[in-house]
Amino acid sequence: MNLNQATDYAFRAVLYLAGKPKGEVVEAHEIARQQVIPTRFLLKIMPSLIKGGIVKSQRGIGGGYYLAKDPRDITLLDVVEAVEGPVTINRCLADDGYCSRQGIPNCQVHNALADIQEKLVEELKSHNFGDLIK
Amino acid sequence: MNLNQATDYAFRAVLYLAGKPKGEVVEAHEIARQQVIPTRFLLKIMPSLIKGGIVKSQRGIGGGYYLAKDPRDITLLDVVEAVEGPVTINRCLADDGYCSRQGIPNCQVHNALADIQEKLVEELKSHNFGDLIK
DNA sequence: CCTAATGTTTACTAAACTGGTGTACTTTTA
DNA sequence: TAAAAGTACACCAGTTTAGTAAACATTAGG
Repeated sequence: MNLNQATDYAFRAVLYLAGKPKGEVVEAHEIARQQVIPTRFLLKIMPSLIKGGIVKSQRGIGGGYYLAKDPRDITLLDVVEAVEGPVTINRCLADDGYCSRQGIPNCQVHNALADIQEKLVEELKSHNFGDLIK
Repeated sequence: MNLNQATDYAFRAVLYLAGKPKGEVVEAHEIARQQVIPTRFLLKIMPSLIKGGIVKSQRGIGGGYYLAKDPRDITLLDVVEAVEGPVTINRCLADDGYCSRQGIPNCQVHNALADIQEKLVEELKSHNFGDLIK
């Protein structure tokens, strides 16, 4: 029941970029140094945020990263999903429909978990980086 | 961001016991067979539920497990905590106070996560096995 | 009091995951 | 064209996960 370290680092990388003037390009080394993240590891995490449409990158001299959109339009859920994929608190709630209780009808526990998961997702969605940098 | 398999099995073991008449002793093999759980693995999980005050056991011939209290007084949170320990969605929110951003003030993300975690715990607490067996 | 049926405890294990690091490569600017 | 950035892929040690195995402790019944 834990977000992993990569997601935690991603939160802080996005938070750091959100604190910069819009469109300012910040190199990985600066983000890593300021947020106390191993640079190489951050460099491996960033492409996930790019694929998730959260940040954009610029290569070459003077390159780095910048937010792809307004901090207010980036939620905690966006970052979590970009790094870890869809939020599922139980395997049976994953996309592939895996259920260890397959064939057993009336899986009440899993119905309850689905309800809880939905609320968790809504909570993650309710926090955006525009509010967090205040 | 996942409950583990042991917790999932524990949910179903408790649910199965909750469906039995109060105080009826059910052996591990029956629970395992009915709920499609590897018997040996279930046998390893049950002591956690006992330590958590959720079930009680009786050894020897005719032995097995039975609920330690009314199903209405057992929540999903009780089972999760018995099997996995305290719920923490981020390492920095664990008891030991670990924070990868130690020394950095105003950790806004973690404040938001603490808020979300609290709501998740409340949700888990709001579902009890008395309701689930209906 | 002996035996078989039950749960308990501890140790072990293969596979996957976590949190990185290393190396080579591509892109871009000066 | 060289240096400074990000990208991609492979590798790795340690931990966790999901079990299994074996020896042990307790209890009911004969």
